[in-house]
Amino acid sequence: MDATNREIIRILLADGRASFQAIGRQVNLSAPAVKRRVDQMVARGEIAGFTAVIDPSALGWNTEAYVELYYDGNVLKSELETNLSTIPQVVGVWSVTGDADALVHVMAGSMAELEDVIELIRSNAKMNRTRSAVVLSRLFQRPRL
Amino acid sequence: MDATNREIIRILLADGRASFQAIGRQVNLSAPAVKRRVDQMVARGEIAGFTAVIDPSALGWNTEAYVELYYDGNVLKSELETNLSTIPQVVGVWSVTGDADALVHVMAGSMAELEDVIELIRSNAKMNRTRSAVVLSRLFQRPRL
DNA sequence: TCTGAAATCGACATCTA
DNA sequence: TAGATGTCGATTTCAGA
Repeated sequence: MDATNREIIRILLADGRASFQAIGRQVNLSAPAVKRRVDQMVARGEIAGFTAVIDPSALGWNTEAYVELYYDGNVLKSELETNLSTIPQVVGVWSVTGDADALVHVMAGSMAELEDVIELIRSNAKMNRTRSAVVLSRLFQRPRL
Repeated sequence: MDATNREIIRILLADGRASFQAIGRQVNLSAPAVKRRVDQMVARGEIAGFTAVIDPSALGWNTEAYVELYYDGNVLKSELETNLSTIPQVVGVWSVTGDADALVHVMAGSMAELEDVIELIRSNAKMNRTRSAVVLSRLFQRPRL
């Protein structure tokens, strides 16, 4: 991971569809050389992929919340993942330090739908309680790493 | 926002560098027709842009935390944004319902750096307290919306 | 549909450990 | 001298009008 690769990543974060030629102009390389570096970074997993950044409200996802999960006793990470990944509205799950066992990011179309999702999450037998923070507004977000 | 546009978005979420021609094959449109639709969605802000998905550890960002902020009295959203956007390790800020006033996503290179960032966030005069959840592991995450 | 531009791939040159 | 990395030219594919 040298300085040139970091610069290529910086450019691709800002514009994921930048042409290899255009990137090459900025880092003083030919298009094939840029492509080779990008292919390597993808193969090594440093670049996980490319994606569009969508305005959630354009898809009708108007309600967003972060939910802390508190379990009774220990819960396996694999168990968490298995249970939660089946819920489409769950867009991210992290295990964390502190009081809570896990943090879940939920996107829903309405408050009612959010309520249903939280109820579904709570239905796990080992669940002790949940603690939700509904997003009022996204103040800012940098390009995802 | 018809079904075809949703399908185009679905494809672009999975592969942000998919060619218009390849997309067209999947949605039964010509490449120019797809481009016209994508351009429109970008112009309307439904597609905010395109980006690479980077493995944070490849850039040395090994430590990640979500921090709840509790203020004394009211704090303007603009004030929050002004203060926090100057800290590079702060990658996202949301104002939320519940006990906390705001939720901050922090990415740092080490626990020591994370500590420094939290101390910096705490230095605001109106800050009452913070509550941090350090990410132990990312169990899964869907393509960002 | 058409034209110019870009991506892609192979072959070869260069630098370095 | 082997491995990594670069350029160049030919061909295919794509973007944009």
